[in-house]
Amino acid sequence: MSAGPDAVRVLVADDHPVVRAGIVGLLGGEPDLDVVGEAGDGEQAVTLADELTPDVVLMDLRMPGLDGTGATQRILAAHPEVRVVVLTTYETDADILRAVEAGATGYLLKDTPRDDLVAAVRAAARGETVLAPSVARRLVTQVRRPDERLTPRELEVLAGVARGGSNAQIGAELFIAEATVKTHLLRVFAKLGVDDRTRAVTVALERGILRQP
Amino acid sequence: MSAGPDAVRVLVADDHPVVRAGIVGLLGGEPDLDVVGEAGDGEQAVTLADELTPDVVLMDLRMPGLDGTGATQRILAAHPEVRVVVLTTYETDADILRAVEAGATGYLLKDTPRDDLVAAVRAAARGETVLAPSVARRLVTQVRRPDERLTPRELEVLAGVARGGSNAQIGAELFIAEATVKTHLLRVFAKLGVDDRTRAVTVALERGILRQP
DNA sequence: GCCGGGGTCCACCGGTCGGTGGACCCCGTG
DNA sequence: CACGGGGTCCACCGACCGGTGGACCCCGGC
Repeated sequence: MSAGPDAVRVLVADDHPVVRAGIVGLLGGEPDLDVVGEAGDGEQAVTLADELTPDVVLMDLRMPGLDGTGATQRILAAHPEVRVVVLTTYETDADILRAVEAGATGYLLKDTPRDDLVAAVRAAARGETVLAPSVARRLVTQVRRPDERLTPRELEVLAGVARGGSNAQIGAELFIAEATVKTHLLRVFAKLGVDDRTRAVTVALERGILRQP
Repeated sequence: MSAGPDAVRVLVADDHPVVRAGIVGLLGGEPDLDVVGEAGDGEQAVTLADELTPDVVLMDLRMPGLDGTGATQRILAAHPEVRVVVLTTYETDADILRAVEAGATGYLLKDTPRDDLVAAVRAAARGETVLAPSVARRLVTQVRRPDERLTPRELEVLAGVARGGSNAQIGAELFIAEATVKTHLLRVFAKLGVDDRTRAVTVALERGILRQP
C-alpha cells in the first residue's frame, strides 16, 4: 500500500467516512501517491498536518468545529509549503472566494472523475493551481466585479431581513433609524442586482453570502 | 473480492465517483456483503436494478437527470422486493418525506460511521427499516402535523415570491387578482409559522419545500 | 490643507404588503 | 338532500416597504 520514498504524501480531511474511504481508494492505486493520514474535522487536520507535514492536503469545507477554510489558514500559517486542495460538493461564489483567500491552491468538486482527481493531486504537488472548470469560471466573474461585495453593515441588515425582521425591528437591533436600514438595503439591492428584499435574501443564499443555519 | 452465494447483493447509485469508491471500499471488507454494480445517475440505477435484481440499493438523492426519488419509484414498481436505502448528505424534511413516500426502507446520512453503514445494509436486507436518528426525529415531527403541507396553489404563489415577484406580478402570471395572491400567501404564512414573505421563503428553503436553483 | 470617495446615517412620498371579512365551488358524510 | 370542510377566489384599510434627496464622518492623495 505504501509508496516509494519520493511519492506525494497526501492528507485527507473530510467529516464523511464514506468520502474519506473513497479518496483513499481512488488514490491508493497510484504508486506515486501515498495517503499518509485522515482527519475527520478541521482541528484534526491541523494537528495531523503538523505531525505529518504532507505535500498535499485534500480538504473538505463543511466540517464540524473548525471548518475547511479555517483549517487551511492555520495549516498554511505553520507550513507555507503545503498545498491545500479544496474538495467539496458546494461551489458557491463565497465558498470559492473564501477558500482562495485562505490560501488554497486548488478547488475541486466531488463529482470529479477518478483520473482528473489523481492528476490534480500530482499537479498541486508540483505547485500548480488546479481549479474545476465551473469553479474557474465563477472565480473570474467574481474577481471581475469587486464592487459587489457587501459592507459589514449591509451584511448585518441583510441578515436581519433573512431572519424575517421588519426594517423597524432591524433598526432597533442595530440602534439606527428605520430609514437608515432602508438605505443599506437599497445599496444591497443594487449590489446584488435585485429590487426587493426577498430576492435579495435568496440571491445571497445562492451565492453563499448568507449562511443558512 | 466476490462473496459467498448467499451474500447480500448491493447496488450503489451516486453521481460522485469518490463516494461510490468509498461505499465500495467500506462494504468490500465484509464477506457477507457484495457490491454487484455501480450507477452514476438515476437512469443507470434503474437499468442496473433490472439487470442485477440486487437485494439492497444504496441510493443518493441529488443526481443529474433522474434523481434518487424517481429512480426509487421506478425500481420498486418493477421489483417490489428490492430494499432501497437512501444515502445522502441532505436531510431536509421534504427530501425525507419524498423518499419515504417513494418507498425507501432506509434513510442514512453520509457522515454515518463505517460500522453503522454495514449494519444498516444488513438490516435493510432483512427487511428492517433503518433511519438515521436525526432523520427519524424529523420524520416523526413531520407526520405529526400534516396540516402544514402546502396546497399546489400555495406552492405556486410561494415560488413566485421566491423569484422576487410582487403580488401583482404573481397574480398576472397565475391569472388571479392580487388580493387572491395575498390570501394564499397568508395561508402559507400560517402554515409555516411566519408572518412575512421573506421569512416564508427562507423557511421553505430550509425545509426543502422550495428548490434553490 | 483641501478635496474626494466610501461608509454610515436620516426625513419625506407613493406604491406595496400584511391582515380582515366574505364569497364561491367542489366533494365526501351523515 | 343538507351540511360542512377544504381549496380557491376577491375587495377594502392601515402599516410597511422601495425609492429619492441629502447630511455627516473618516481616511487617503494630491
